[in-house]
Amino acid sequence: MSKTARAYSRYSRDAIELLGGLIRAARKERRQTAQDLADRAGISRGLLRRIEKGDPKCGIGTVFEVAAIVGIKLFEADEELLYRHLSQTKNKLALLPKAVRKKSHAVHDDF
Amino acid sequence: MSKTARAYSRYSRDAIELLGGLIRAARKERRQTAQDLADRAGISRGLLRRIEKGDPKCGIGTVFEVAAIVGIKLFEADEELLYRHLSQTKNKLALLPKAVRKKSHAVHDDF
DNA sequence: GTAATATGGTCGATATATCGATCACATGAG
DNA sequence: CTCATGTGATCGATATATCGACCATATTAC
Repeated sequence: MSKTARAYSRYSRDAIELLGGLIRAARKERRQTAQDLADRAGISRGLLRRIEKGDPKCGIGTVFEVAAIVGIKLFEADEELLYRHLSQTKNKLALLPKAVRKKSHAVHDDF
Repeated sequence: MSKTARAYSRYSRDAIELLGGLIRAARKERRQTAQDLADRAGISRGLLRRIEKGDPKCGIGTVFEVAAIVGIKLFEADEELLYRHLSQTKNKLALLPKAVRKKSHAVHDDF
């Protein structure tokens, strides 16, 4: 009985499940065996199974890695775009305040 | 001495780092404190820091959850699209072979 | 059909992620 | 300037993810 089994929003759960499903579909289209893909990713078959099933407790690094191996790009189809976006984000962060101070009350959520 | 520190491709590392940066930027734009966001996500401030930094060893569930909280949608801007995509993927999986076998002869992969 | 093998699942052992407390420092509000 | 506070960082304790071996079943090639 741990305190709380962590709760995830429906959106997160579905997004992860979708990603897992895409991976599985991509793997099968490539006629690749679970063991083979797991080996390439440097993980166990059991872990790959959890990833394809959409288990939220898998490391994001392994999930992204497996996705990349079967050709699923999360952000951009084109790597150059990703890199550009990455540096843009870094620039943006440089401009934003380094520390955020409390407003008197709750955050005004959004537009 | 563990065997191998797991290796990640450049693409995966950058994609994760980008996601972390986006989260951090979004949080600051909302003028939200790290502690506050961590509380909302039900995680520690330390873990949030790792997420924003792009540490590949964070649970994909927590990362997606935090992203969702600050308004970053991974797949679709619209949730309905996500759900549709999800069921499409499930259908597709139903059609694909349930087990993948190796061909005995050389594969013509290609064209 | 039969034989080969891919998959789904479980279980202990072990590695590792996560927490909570704590500190020093930077930063922004007044 | 001054002071409250947000941030970066470390550390030991604990929870948990991951592995590897194994079994039963399903599925495909022949």
